[in-house]
Amino acid sequence: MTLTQLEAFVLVARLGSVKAAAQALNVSEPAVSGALAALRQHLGDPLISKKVSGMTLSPGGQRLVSIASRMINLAAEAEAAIRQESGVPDRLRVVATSTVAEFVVPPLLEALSQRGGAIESTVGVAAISEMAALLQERIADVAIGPRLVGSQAEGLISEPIFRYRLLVVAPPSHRLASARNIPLQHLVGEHWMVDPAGVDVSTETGHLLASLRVPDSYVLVFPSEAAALTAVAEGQGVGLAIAHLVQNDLERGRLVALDLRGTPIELLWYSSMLAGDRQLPAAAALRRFLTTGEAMQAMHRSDGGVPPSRFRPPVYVTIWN
Amino acid sequence: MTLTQLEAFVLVARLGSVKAAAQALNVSEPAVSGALAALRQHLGDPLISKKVSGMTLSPGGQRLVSIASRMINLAAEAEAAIRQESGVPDRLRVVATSTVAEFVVPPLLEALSQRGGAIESTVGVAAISEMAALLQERIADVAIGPRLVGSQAEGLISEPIFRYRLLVVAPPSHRLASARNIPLQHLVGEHWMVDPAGVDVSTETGHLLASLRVPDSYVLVFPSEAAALTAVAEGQGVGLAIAHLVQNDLERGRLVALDLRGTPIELLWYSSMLAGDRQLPAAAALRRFLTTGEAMQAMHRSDGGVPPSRFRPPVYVTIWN
DNA sequence: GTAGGAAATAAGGGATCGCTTAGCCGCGAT
DNA sequence: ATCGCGGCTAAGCGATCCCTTATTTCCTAC
Repeated sequence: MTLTQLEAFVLVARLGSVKAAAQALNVSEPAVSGALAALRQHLGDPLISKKVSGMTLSPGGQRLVSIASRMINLAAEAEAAIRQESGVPDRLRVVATSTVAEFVVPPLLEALSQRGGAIESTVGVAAISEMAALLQERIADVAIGPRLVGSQAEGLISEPIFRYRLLVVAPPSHRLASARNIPLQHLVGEHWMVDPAGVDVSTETGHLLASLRVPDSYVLVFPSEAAALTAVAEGQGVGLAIAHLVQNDLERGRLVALDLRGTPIELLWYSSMLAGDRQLPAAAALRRFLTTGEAMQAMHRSDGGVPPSRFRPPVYVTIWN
Repeated sequence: MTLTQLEAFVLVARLGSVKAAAQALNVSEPAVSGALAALRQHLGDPLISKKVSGMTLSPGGQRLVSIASRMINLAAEAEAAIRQESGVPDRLRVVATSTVAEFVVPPLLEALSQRGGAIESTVGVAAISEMAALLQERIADVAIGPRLVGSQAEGLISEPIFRYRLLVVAPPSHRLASARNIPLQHLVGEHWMVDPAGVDVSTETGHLLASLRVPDSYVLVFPSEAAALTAVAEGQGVGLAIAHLVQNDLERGRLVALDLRGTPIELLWYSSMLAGDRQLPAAAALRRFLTTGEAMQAMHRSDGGVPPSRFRPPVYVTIWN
């Protein structure tokens, strides 16, 4: 019985699938499956089994989830305690959906670390459905995304940090470029250029695509939002963008915003983290920082992103153990 | 950072020495030393360092002890929970000093298991100074020995279970065999046949030997009390014995009890275990059983021991992970 | 029936664990 | 000074961990 195995088990139980847990841990699916098998054999209990709708825990599995979760939390707490005691800078692990992780979080964290108070921070990409579990198991310290609610979010606090507007953008040559008050239906048949967050139905992008019933073959997923927008500018289709991040492109005429009915969509991002005494010092520091104008400014900087043409490999692989 | 490493660390911290921890875990001393080194390196903190008087914890080590201890406890709890949930008989791990483990505990546990209520129990030998830590870290479930008190015994309950008398025995040919009211000093120069508990100064045997200032070269340690008494019967020296266990030998004239001043020594054994909700179901069952006359009878059975001439290898090695 | 997706299994490889015995080091006691 | 004791290091070895890719199994949906 190792901590790795317990962590795999807890994430499977929390996320309801082996695949999702593997993704959250940034390992292959057989790695998680294998850890689970080892734990099953060691304890002589099925623990969790696949059912038509999600997975169901055995009685023993049910008992184990809470115990194992506490163990993992204690392990993280131990490392944090030692780190703090020996004066090493706190390490803050932030997760967000791909767009946010690409453009908003890096300048924010840079501003935070330049502000002093030795904090070393990293960014990771996660699906919204994973965020609560990642925080609960202390795989991440802060999540930036929609408000987290429900039983999954027990013991978490979500606070609004950033208001933003979502636009539908197209190349200047687009047939609807100068149309006014376009009904949604007029976009049926369009090709959509999205970043990985676009396939997460719980993001606004994903939600919009789902409500338009865009078939999968009409959705092109790019490794980054910057790449997707480049494709839009090249005329390959339309895309969704955060208003202040494309302001530059709009002014230069590289892209146009379609005057779609119901847009711009006004939205709100939240920061979520563990509540109370389970909170990491560095997380608390970020939370305080987020209330300042400095943080607001950092998040609005549109130059935070990578140059559209030669974007770096996405942050995907930088998830930590 | 593995659970094994954490357990080694906690035991070193609790027992104050690498050697003692190794003994408690029934592994070689470098095994513990290595685990400690690995943990130190992983966390980048000295954790614990040797000082002239025992060992002192670093600030980080201090934090870690309590966290690691909770983790180990949770691990044990997890295994117990699963075991219970899947209907496997509870496993009760009892430790005692060698004499008790040899003669008293086996018939007791046999009586308990025959009484029904699927409990599978094992016996281990431990020094009295280790008992509190073994219980705290859930390496053992019940300890039979003297009353455990002090800060080490926080969260433990000790209850008297058995009154017994300690005799000094000698071969019938002994020069003092028929003497009356012998002063202790008359035994100076005797050779003493003892079992491993005799070298534990916190046992009565060890205490008596220490107060007599018997030099080490005059103490012969046998792997079991039975072997020691056989040596006494053969005339190699004198020994200490629990009254009711040698009654048979006394009646048959194989041994005599010396009428030493201050003997028989009246003593009391306690059972110790975790208190409250940390208590294992099986431990609670044993606790209830110990209040019954049946248990009393079992502990008084003098035929519980192995035949003196061909005793089994001692229980020493049966300590569990 | 067949296609597709999720999980499990297989096979393999590199790293670590966890244990051993043997030997070295520092230090207090004889 | 040397011995003894406790702790650490060295070296080695087998088991396990933990990850990978490839394949198989199983179930659902079309």
